[in-house]
Amino acid sequence: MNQLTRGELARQGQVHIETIRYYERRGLLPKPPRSHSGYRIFSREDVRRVRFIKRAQELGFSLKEIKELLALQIEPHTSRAAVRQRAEAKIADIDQKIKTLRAMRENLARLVAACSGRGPICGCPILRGFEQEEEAE
Amino acid sequence: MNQLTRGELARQGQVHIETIRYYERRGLLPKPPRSHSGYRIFSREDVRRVRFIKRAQELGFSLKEIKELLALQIEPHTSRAAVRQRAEAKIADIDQKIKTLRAMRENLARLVAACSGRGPICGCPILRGFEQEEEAE
DNA sequence: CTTGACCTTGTACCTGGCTACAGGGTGTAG
DNA sequence: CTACACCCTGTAGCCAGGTACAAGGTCAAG
Repeated sequence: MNQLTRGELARQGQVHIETIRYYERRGLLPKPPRSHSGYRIFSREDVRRVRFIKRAQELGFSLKEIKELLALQIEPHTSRAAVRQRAEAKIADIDQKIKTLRAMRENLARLVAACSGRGPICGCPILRGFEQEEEAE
Repeated sequence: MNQLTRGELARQGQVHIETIRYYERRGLLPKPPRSHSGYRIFSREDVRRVRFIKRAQELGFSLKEIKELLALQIEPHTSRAAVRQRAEAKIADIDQKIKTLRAMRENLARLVAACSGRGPICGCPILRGFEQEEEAE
């Protein structure tokens, strides 16, 4: 029961069945072992990978970047220092994304506050104070 | 000096000049006023918008979603309750993204820790413990 | 021993988000 | 008054990330 077909993997991973083949071609999923008749055989681990990919995409990572993220866990034969360095770089990327999302959230929260108040219809400054934190360390 | 041409807006917004026209077509930038000779006239506000769009994209929002985000600030003639409700929905989306990014960061941090230790080469479980928080409230 | 729902491969197509022309007008510097 | 760097419109092309066949093989249920 830890043996999944492509269709089952697609269902459990919540993606189109052809997407599985596409990810395999793109190197995001490892070439799976095959049954005697040539059917691909996937595992629960693959389900995890597919979900990871979808989630990472929703966060603005490209398939290329996601492949790099996944590679971090795959290659334990690489120098640990190298893996660590790349992981740290990804963490920095993520921190930046979180920071920007927080600023965005702040602005929306202000908007909500403005719309809850009484006064005249709100000026709704979503964009305001949202740009100087560009490359500002 | 608050009058920008398309080229200047593109430079200040850090996008390709044709992208400006594209955003206008897609309704992400309002139809700008024109000079006597037909040149588009933009403002600093437009620079803010362009940057907002780029940043939101990096965070995984589609142009369609970004248009909705921007619409929140544009239409103060809509019922405040309605605007507020949509803003709150967006905030929920953003919170979800932040949550997922944090989980991702956690896993990478664990990886870094593992790679810094001595022991045998790390098993590197980036994906582990990363799936049950799917729709789990 | 056939039907139906799966699987295989290869290849073509689609959508989103740009990006690049072609063919022409504008505007300021020398 | 001509260069040159900009602007205009329309339309075509490009890349990423899928999706959709067609033509055929597999397998469990009846």
